[in-house]
Amino acid sequence: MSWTVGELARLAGVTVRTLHHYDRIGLVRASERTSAGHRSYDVRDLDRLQQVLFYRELGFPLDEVATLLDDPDADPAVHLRRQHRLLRDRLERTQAMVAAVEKEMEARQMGISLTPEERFEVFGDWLPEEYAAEAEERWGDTDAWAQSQRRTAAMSKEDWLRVKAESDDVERRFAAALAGGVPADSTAAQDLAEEHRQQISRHFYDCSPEVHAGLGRMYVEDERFTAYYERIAPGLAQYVSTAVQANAARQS
Amino acid sequence: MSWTVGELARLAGVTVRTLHHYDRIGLVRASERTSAGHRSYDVRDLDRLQQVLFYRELGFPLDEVATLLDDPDADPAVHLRRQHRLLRDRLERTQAMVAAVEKEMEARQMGISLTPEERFEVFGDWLPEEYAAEAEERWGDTDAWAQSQRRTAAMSKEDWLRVKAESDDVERRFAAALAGGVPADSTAAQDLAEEHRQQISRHFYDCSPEVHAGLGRMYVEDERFTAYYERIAPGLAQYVSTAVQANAARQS
DNA sequence: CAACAGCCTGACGTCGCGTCAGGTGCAACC
DNA sequence: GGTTGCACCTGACGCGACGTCAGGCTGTTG
Repeated sequence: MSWTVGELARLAGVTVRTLHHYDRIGLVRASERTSAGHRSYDVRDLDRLQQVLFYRELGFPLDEVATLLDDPDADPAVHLRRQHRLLRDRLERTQAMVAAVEKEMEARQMGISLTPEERFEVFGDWLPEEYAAEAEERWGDTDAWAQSQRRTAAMSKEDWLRVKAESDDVERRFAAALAGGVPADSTAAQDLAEEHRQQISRHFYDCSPEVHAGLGRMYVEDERFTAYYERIAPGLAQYVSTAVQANAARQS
Repeated sequence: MSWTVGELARLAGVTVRTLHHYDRIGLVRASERTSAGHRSYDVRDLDRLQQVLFYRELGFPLDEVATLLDDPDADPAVHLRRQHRLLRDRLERTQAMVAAVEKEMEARQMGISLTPEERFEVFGDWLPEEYAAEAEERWGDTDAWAQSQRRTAAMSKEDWLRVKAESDDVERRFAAALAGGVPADSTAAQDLAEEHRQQISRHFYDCSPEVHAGLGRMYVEDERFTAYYERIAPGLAQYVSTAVQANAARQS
């Protein structure tokens, strides 16, 4: 499967000119040309473009996006974790701005006026989100961060099997509980769900109970996730979903 | 009170160059000059700058910001409502992006790969947020929106007194309930709180129970809001706060 | 075979500033 | 009284990330 510029532009919601630009500066190159000299994008180019758009939306200049994506130590999981963190930062900031607007609305209604410092507070210490995050990365827990990055990058070779075995184990125990008639909302099943959540947190990304509950819903709503679990044992998707959500509920 | 460029720049978290630029293009003009030709900003200039920064952060080009702020029909309340709506749009979008990243993380973990459409979904229909919102404004319920805008703009003269009387009324009834020993979490007090919430929604902005609960907390946490209520009757700030939060809780 | 849709490559324009360069006003210190 | 230093001033050019033509090349469809 391959795509022309126009197709890709429509798919990704950008203009053809943008794709030309990215090609020219080497950010997202079309991996082939037709005999007529037309650009032809393959699936890896799509991957790359998606990453670029993500970082762009988060406010990164294109040359920094390039260095991020061309870092040989950064596999896809690293990018996903970073994007996740950046997005949560943005969520926080937006919520702060919503709160500021609501405060000002209420103040106006009462005829109170806020101090200038207060009104600019939400803009104040705000280094553009990515730099704050990057700074944290570089200077925060530099070695720890670097190590974890290396570990995950290196993992995909040897330790990946261990991680995979670990999650297989939980999945088998889920299946056994299902077969043994253990109710999905029982304490035992919820404990398994909790183990599942902590596994994700350890190996992949910080998975809060709420996030985990979202995943649980997805297991039954998205047929491909459903199929994944159904291949292990019939009824397992619904079972895991229920257990995960019950576990999330008891934690709040 | 007045400010120099440097002071304002530090206060607002922008560069001096930016203020020069905004002055040059007439977006935020310093309302005075000192004898030496130095810019001198007064409090109305700060107001204006804050509005500009808000709209800028939300992605508006500066010339559109200018037309928005120079619209004679748009009083501060109109801007606050619009900013509130735009921010909530951004929150939704960011949450969607978080969900997309989490979905992809989960998919990778299971060895599932998402379809290209799915992966660009979150970018896809995305006209920059402000245009979507503006379009909704212009074509959604055009007349209704325009009417409500006019109403609030015109309001500040004559109907304002009616609105003010309405909220004074609720406040007096709150004070009476407090004096009469009616518990703050009683049904009667909660009904008053609900009336308060609906008043805000009618006259100012869409105030959900959760938003209202936030306001309630603010009544006791911010001393100026506390003072507002305490001037009506001692203990009223805490009383209203409790009632508002109890009302929010019973609605969920 | 003509018309049209979609592709190509320059090349210049735009927006929102960043970044000098060269000069002024004023307080503080030598 | 000089000068040092700081914060301000006004041009003027530069830049990133494209938008917007202009002029020309394919390949398919009526």
